[in-house]
Amino acid sequence: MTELPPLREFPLFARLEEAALQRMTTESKVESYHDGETIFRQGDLASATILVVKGFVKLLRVSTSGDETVVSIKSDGASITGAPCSTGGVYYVSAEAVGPTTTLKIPASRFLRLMADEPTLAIAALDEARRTIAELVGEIESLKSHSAEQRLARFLLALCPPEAERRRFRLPYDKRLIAARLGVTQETLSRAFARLRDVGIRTETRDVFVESAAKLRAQFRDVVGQPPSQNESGG
Amino acid sequence: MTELPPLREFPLFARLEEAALQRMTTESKVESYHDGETIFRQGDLASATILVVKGFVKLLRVSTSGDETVVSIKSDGASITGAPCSTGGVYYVSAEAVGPTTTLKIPASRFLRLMADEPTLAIAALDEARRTIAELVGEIESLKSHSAEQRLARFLLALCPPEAERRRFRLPYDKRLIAARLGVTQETLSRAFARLRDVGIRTETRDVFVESAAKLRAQFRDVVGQPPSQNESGG
DNA sequence: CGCCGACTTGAGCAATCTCAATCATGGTGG
DNA sequence: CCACCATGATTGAGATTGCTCAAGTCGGCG
Repeated sequence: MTELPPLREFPLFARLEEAALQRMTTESKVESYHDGETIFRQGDLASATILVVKGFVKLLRVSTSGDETVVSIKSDGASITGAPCSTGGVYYVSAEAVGPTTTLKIPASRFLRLMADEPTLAIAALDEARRTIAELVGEIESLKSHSAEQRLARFLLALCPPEAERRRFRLPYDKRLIAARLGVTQETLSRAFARLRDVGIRTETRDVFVESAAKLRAQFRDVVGQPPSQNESGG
Repeated sequence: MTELPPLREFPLFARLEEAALQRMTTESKVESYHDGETIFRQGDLASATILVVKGFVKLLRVSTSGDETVVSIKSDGASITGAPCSTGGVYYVSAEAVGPTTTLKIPASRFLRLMADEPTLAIAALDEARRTIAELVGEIESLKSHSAEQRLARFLLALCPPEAERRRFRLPYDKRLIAARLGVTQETLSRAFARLRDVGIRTETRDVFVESAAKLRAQFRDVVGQPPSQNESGG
């Protein structure tokens, strides 16, 4: 168990009053996981709200026949469980650490009590849910109407700061996981990377070099949604 | 403008106190749309929370090049916008009536005020968001790992009450829309229906006859999630 | 130095899409 | 009452995309 990180840095708590923040701190605890470790399983009693402090958490659905589908990957500051709506619920996905990861765990009962006292917290939780929904909707749009190459371009552009032009960076996780995230096989991902060489994308194993983000964006303008504003709502 | 429907019948308001329900009633109004009519557009100011009273509402994303992707279809009792988290947000999908449809429209500002006063409402909104997320997650799982035929089977089984064995019913909307919902073309849907004849599914235009729901369920057991319980949470 | 895991590449195959033709069906106007 | 049309649905043929299986490469690490 490590020291608590500054709660203010979580979007979920950014606007919460100091007193409420203090109440949140009590009973919350930081936990560490190493690569591949399970944080919770689909079907487990949803006894806590869990946030990513540092690292990546992969959310997946497991079918009765045992195969796993990556549904989302959460990173620093995001909630992986969402806020609790009642005690007695269960998680409907499994969560697994990708690389060394630390999380913040808040008992569901306490979170619920705090929301009852502090509508601000409930509304912040609602806002977090809204962001999750927007992300999932984008994912569905992408799966339904974009090719593997288009989805990869979208993924890479999301890693390029909007102003940056040339850009070199390291992929956040390995290509196997990126493939699962995009809903294609490793081989298809590799070929998609190869085809993107024509638009100025080079890769060296895990490092990516984008020759011109603007060019990439232009090439795939139909694919890149409006940069998700902080104020989107509804849906 | 029609008379207000009983608000209690919306999951969102089921557990709300009578007084709060009264406050909700003021300023809310029922609106009617005919087939194909637009309810709001992606990018519009999210000035209201809108629920489906009766009918179907198709939610879609429109790309810069103009093509539309169906993201979800909402029916009786569901919220199509989600609860507001702030004034000034915008809708990130468009909404369009499928067949004659009536909606309930509640100004965002009023809804926000009510949530601030009534944490119960905020938590109910959170629960609604959680259901939406669960639905979208199921959709993503389906798109990523099931074939067109499997997705269709899943769709049909969702229309069969769990106890029913033989079952005859009318599709909720036309096959073009079902195809869009499942993320395939009309032609692929038609062929998927044809292949399901082997497992005892007949169709006559818009009527479906399921010879044995149990058999269908058995055949596609990997595809049919646990019947979504009222208590699921997290993710 | 050689193994191992991650990645890449190739070849053939399966699923789905596109384009096009055909077919039913319900409504309309003569 | 019937011919005609518009719409939705089905079916076929060929092109494409992505998958599977298999082999080969590359880089790091014991």
